[in-house]
Formats: sequence, C-alpha cells, structure tokens
Amino acid sequence: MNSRSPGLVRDGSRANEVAILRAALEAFGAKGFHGASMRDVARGAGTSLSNLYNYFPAKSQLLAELLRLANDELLARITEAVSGAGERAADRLRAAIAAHVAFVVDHQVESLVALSEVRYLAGVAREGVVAARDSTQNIYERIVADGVRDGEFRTPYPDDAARNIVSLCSAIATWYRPGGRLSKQDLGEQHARYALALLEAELPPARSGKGAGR
Amino acid sequence: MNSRSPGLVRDGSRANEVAILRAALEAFGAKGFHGASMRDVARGAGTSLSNLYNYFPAKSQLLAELLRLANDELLARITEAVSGAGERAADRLRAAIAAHVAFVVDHQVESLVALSEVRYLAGVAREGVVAARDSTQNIYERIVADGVRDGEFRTPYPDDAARNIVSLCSAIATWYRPGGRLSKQDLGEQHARYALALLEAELPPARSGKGAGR
DNA sequence: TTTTCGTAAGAACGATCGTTCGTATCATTG
DNA sequence: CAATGATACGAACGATCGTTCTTACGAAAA
Repeated sequence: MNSRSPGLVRDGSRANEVAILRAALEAFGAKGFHGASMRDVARGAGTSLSNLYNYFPAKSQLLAELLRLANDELLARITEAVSGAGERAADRLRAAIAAHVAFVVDHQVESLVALSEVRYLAGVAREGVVAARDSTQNIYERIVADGVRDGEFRTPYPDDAARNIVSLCSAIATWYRPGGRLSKQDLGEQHARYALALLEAELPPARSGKGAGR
Repeated sequence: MNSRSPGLVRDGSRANEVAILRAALEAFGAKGFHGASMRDVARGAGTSLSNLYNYFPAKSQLLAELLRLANDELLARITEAVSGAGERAADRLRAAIAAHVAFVVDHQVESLVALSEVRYLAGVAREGVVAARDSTQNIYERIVADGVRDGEFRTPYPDDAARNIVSLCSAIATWYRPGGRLSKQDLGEQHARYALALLEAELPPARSGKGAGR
C-alpha cells in the first residue's frame, strides 16, 4: 500500500506493526495479558488473527515489545530532562519527576500495563525490562545521593526514599483520570513537592494547586 | 472427617473451604487470576477439580471471597489500631500506618492480589471491595484533615497526601521480601516518617533504621 | 433400616485459547 | 515474462479452559 524505496528506508513501513501494537496495548490494558486474546488484538488492529503472526511470532512477544518501548521511552525522557536541568539536586529531581509524571499521564495505559503485566514476561525480555526499570531508579538514587552529600536533603533513608518516589510516580497510572482537578504540570509539581518532602528538604511555599482558596 | 456438634458450630468445619481459598490465593498470586486455572487450585488444595464447585459456584467467587476477606481484615486492623491510639493526629496516623504495613507484610500475597486482580471482579463483589477500600482511605483522610485543623500538618493537599500515603503502604507488597533489611516494625516506623513528611509535619529525629551507622 | 444430604471424584461438555497450515494476492526483482 | 517474498486470510489443529453431569461413599436424620 506504500510506495517507498526498497528495503532500506523503514519509515512508515511499519504502519501495520504499529496498529497491532496499539491494539495489543488496548486489549492488555482492558483485560490483562491473559484475559485478552489474540483475536481481541486482531479485531482491534483491523486485521485477521493469522496475520498477527506475520509481525510477531507469539503473544508474549507482543507484551515484550510493548513493555520494552514504554520503559525505554520513560528512561529516555527522564535522562534527557535531568541532563538539561541545573546543578542542584533539587532542580534535577524536579526535572526528573516532571518528565516522569508527564510520561505516566501521556501514556497511562502503557504505564499501567508495564506496572501490572511485567510479571508475565519471561527470559531475556523480562531481563531487558527490569534493566530499564533499574536504570530509571538508579537515576533517582544518584540524584538523592548527591543531594544528601550536598546537604540539600536530610533523609535518613536515601535509597528507600528514591524507591518510594518512583512508586508515587508510577501509582499515578492507577488513579489518574484525564480532565481531573490537576493539570499535567500541576501534578508534576505536586509530586516534586512530595518527593522533596520525602527527602526532608526545605520546601518552598505552596503554589496555587488545589484546595478551597485559589 | 470431623466429629463435631451438628449445624451450629462452624468451627473447623470449613477446613476444606479454607484449603481451597488458600490454594486459590497462591495460584492467583503466582499466575494471576486469568493465568491460574481451577485445576491449579484443585491441585494446590489437594482435592478434585469438580469438588471445588461444592464450595464455590464459580472461579470469580473465589477471587471475590479472597479480596473481601483481605480488605475487610485490613480495614478492621486499621480501625482498631486507630481507635486505640492517642488523640493527636500524628499518633493516630502512626498507629494506622503501623497496622497497615504489618498487614501488608503479614499478608503480602493477599495484598498483591488485592492490588492487581481487583479489576477482574464484577458486579456486587467489586462494589463491596471498592467500598472497603474507600473506607480505609477515608480513615486516612479524616486523620489528615484533623491534623491540618489542629495545625499538626501543613500540607497544602490533604486528600492527595492521604491517597499517596495509602499508595506507599500498598506498594510495599510489590517489593518487600521476607528477611530483608528492615523488620516489620522498622518498616512501619519508616513509613510513618514518610507519611508525616508528606504531610509536612515537624519530624522527630530519625531512629536507628538503616544506613552506615547504627 | 431407610432416607437424606454433604462430600467426593471421574468423565465429559462446549467454548475458547495460541498457534499453524495452506493458499491467494500483488508489487518488486531477476 | 517468470520468480520471489512480503502480506493477507480462512480453516483448522491440539490443548486447555470453566463448568456440569453422573455416580458413589459415609455419616446423620427419619
């Protein structure tokens, strides 16, 4: 269906692959990995059941690819945000959390699937996803360690605090609803404030946020 | 197999029912609700497949009963702990979190299943579980609101902070491993400290905890 | 004793599962 | 032109699923 130069350029040639991945994401998000069938995926992608296997050799590979894409992009977003932030640990933490929260809000279903279906991955696919997740957590741990070293943070439990910060950001995927009270940016700033509180840093005065007054 | 007084006393008469529920919990925890089969449950309970249906009319009822039991006990533990605590909001919060963390550690699989498989409940069973979970969160919200009223907490986002406190306690089920660095009590106190930090309360000096020094 | 009823297990039901096979279409390659 | 290989679909495979049916055993009730 696409007129394109042969072989080399893969641009746009993956339209069907993308449609299948998108349908798999929706199916896994709605019914869970084992609750969704390949027939669900085929229906959502507008293709036939057997044709799925021209693009992915097995159902588990669909999940593996979804989770690899999601975790890699999350890691890339956070890495880029941190590299572009200031020197102070609090600034880098704020940048990381803003990127993290934005990803969860922009890709809520991906985040939810990555959180709850990663257990069904096996073998190398699982290791790859776990490695990406560890890399993300390592970023937070480094920022926290730097902040403790520089006296910005006073937490007695730096690594635990970092893990809980990640937990709070991930948990957004479980309760966030579009059009809610807080905008994506507000949610990011609120969670940055929570993170700084967990680290027992000195907090800036609260911004507008929510509550009775505005 | 049991010699017992007829009808009234149900003590011990539910041995098989308990065994089935326990096997279902292990199966759902290990493979997820849709990934585990009734044959897995029967094998784990040491009975036959068809005999399961003498105790539970459907697989979904197994999940419903498991989640109802878990959420009710969590709610009961927290309620009792709070009622036996002091008047200050910080004390009641500490008691609630200690009970909450203890439950998650004592019943990690139940907590994990309640967290990740509740989505597969339907109808009244789902509503009951959601109601119990809301009651639990309401306890936290009341404590936080009282603490804000009394000037103990300074958080600009009381309800959001309460929800995130619950998230942090629930998340323990996803990473806790028995025999870890912190005891159950230490973990509870650490999370109480995190909660107070989220609420922007004045923190007491850190206890022994972890880290280099002890 | 006879009846009843909770408990138990094996066999089988229809449905659905992930996956494979055979085949057809069609643009590109030689 | 013929050959190729990617793309596509219907049909069907064997396996497994949740559930039901049928029957049997044994203790309590009549």
